[in-house]
Amino acid sequence: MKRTTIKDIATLAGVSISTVSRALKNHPDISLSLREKIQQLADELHYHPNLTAVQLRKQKSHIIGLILPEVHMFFLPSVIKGISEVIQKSNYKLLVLQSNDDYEQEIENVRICYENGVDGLLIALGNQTVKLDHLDDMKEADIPVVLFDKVLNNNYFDEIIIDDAKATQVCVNYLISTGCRRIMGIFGNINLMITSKRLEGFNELIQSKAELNIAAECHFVTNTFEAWSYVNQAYATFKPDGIFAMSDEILAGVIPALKKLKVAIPDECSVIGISDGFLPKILDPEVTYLHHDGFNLGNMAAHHIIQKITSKERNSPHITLMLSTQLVIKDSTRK
Amino acid sequence: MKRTTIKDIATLAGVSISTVSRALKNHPDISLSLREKIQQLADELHYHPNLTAVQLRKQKSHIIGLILPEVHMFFLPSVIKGISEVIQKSNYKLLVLQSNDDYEQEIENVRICYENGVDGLLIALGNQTVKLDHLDDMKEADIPVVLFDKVLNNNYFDEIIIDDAKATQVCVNYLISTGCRRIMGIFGNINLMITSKRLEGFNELIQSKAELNIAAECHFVTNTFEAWSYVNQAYATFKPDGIFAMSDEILAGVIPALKKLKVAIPDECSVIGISDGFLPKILDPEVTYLHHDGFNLGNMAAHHIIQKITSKERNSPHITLMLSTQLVIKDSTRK
DNA sequence: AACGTTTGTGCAACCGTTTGCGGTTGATAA
DNA sequence: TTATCAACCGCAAACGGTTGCACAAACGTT
Repeated sequence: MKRTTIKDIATLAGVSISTVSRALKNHPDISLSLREKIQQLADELHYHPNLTAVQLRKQKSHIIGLILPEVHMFFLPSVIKGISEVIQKSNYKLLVLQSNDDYEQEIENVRICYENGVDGLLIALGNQTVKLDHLDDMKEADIPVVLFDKVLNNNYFDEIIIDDAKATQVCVNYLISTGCRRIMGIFGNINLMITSKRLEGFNELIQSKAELNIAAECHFVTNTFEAWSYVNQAYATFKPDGIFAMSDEILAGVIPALKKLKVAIPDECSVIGISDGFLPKILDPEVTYLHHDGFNLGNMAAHHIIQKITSKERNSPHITLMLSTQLVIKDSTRK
Repeated sequence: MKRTTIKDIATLAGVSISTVSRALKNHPDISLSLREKIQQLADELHYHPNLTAVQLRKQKSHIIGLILPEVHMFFLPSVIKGISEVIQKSNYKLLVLQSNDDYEQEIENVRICYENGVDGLLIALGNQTVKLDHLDDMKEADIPVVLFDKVLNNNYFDEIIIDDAKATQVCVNYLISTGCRRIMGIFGNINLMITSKRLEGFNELIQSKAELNIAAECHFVTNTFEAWSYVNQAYATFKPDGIFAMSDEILAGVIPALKKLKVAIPDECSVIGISDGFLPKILDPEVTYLHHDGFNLGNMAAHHIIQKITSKERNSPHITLMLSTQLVIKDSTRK
C-alpha cells in the first residue's frame, strides 16, 4: 500500500497542495475551518510527512552523525545515552556508525554522514587516526563537527574532553599520598591522545616527586584481557604497591588479575582508576576512582553540536570544553 | 560553501545532467572517454551525491531503524555491535532511537522511523508495551519489522529470541543437580515477555521436581541496584543455597550483595545466570552462566531484516528464530 | 463609485537525482 | 544514394514537499 501524500489529501479536499501543506502546519493564512477539515482528513488517511522530501527542499536533515571507534560495554553506553537523550529532546535523530578503530572505515563513515546530509557530526576518533583530513569536506560545507573523548589536537574543530593530564595526576597523587612508592600505570592504546596526555601527566607527577624516590612503570594495552594478562604476568617482577588504570576497560582486567594472584587489595597493592562510576560498584573491593561521567559528556557534546547547528555564528573560534571530574574514594586504596 | 551537484559538473563539462548521472555510475551508454572526463571532474570538485535526493527519487533510504528501550552497559552494546557490523557491510545505515521504557516515546520513535522512510525496523520493546498497534503503519506500508530480545507474542512480525523457558530450566536444573534445594530466582520487569517466559520455565521445572521438595522464591527487580538491595535484604530470611539471575544486569547486583553479606560462593550459595559472557569474566568468583550471545543476536537480526528488505517475497509467513545457547560452568556453582 | 485592505487560496519554481524515451550523429550495408 | 542501426546523449517528468508571489473576493472607507 502506498503511503498517503499531501497530494492525496489535496485531491480529496478539493484544494491545492500548497493549501494542504500550510493547513497541516497551522499556517494562519488558511481559514480555521479549512485547516480543521484538512487536519482531520490527514488523520483519517494516516498521513505522515515524507521527511526525505522535506529534507531535500529545506536543505537540512535534522540528523546528527555519531561516529564511534567501537561499541563496547565501557563508558560508551552512557555517552550514547547522554547524547541520545538530548538529541531526541531537540527533535534531532542519530545516525550511528562504527569505525572499528580502522582509519579507512572512519573515512568511509564520515563520507556516509556527508552524503546523508547530516546537520552535524559527533566523532570519537579511532586509534589509527593521526590527522583530520577526512573532515575537510565537512569544514568546507560548514557542517559543525565536535570531537569528543578520543580527539586530536587541532585548531579548527571543537572538542569536549577532560583534563587528562590533571586527572591522572590527581589519581597518582592520591596513591602517593596514601603511601604508595612503587606505582604501575596501565594505559590504553598509545596512539590515542587520551593516552599520551594521561601518560604525560603520569610522568610529570612522578618526576615532580623525585625526592620521594618513586619507582614507576608504564604499560600499554588495548583491552580488558590484555590488561588482565599483563598484570598477571608483570606483578611478581615489579611488585607494585599501587596500580593506576586509565580506564574502566583496563580496570576490569586489573582487579580480577590481582585477585587471581591473591594479592590483597589495598593492603598489598592499592588500585585507582579513571572511571565512569558504574564498574567500581560491581567490582570487589569497590575501586577508588576519578569520576569521569560519560552521560554528562554525551549531554555536553549533544548540546554543543546543536548549539553550533542552530547558531548562525559559524565562524566562531575553536574551543575546547573541559569537563570537571571528582575523586571518589573507596576501599581499593589505603586511607 | 555550497556543495557541488551533478548540475555543476554538467555545466563545466558542457553536457546534460542526465549524462553526468549516467557517467558517474559507469553506464555503458556514455562513451568511455566522456565517462572518464566526468569522473575526474567530479573528483576535482569533491563531488558527493546527495543521498537525500536519491532517496526521494528511488523511494528507498537504505536506512534501518533501531529502537531500544535503553542503552546500558549490559548485553545491548554487543547487540548493537553485532547489528551495526552487518548493516554497514551491506551498505545500510542505522538510525538509533531510545524509548526509555516509555510507551509514548516508543510510539514516537516508530513514527520517526516511518517519517524518515526507513527500509526496515529492528525493535526491542519497552516494558510498558503490551500491544503492537504502533506498528500498524509499518505493516500497511509493507516495511519489514523484526522484534528481538524484548518481544511480544504476535502472528505477524518476525522475532528473534532464545527459548527463554528452556534456558531458565537448564540453569535451574543445573543448580538442582549440584544439590541446591532452596532456590531464589531473581527476574527483571514482569511486564516483559522475556521475564514471564523465564519465570514460567522456572516454575515448571520446580514443579516437575516436586519429589525433591525444593523451596523456591521469585522476585522481580528493574535494575542492578534493586537486585543488589533485594538480595541484601532477603537473603537472611530465605537462606537460599542457590540463586538464579535472569540477566547480566541482575547478576551484577547479586554477586556484590552476597559478598557484602560475606556469603561464601558457592559453598554457602551457588549463583547461576543467563549472560552475554563478558560480565562473568570480571566478577569474582567467575559465574556459571547460560551463554546468550548478544553479538550473535545482533548479527542474526541484521541479516534477517536485510534479507526481508531485499527479498520480493513480502507475504512470507511470520517466523520466530530461536538462538541456541550453551551452559558455561565456572566457579560460582558447586560441581 | 472608486479605492485601499484584508483574508484566503493557488501557481509554479525549487531542492538534486534518476530514468524512460526520443533524437542526433556517423558508419555500414544494400 | 538511401535505409538501417548502433552508439551516444539530452529532454522532461517524477519523487513529495515548501514558499514567494500573484490574485480573487470580500470588506470597509471616503
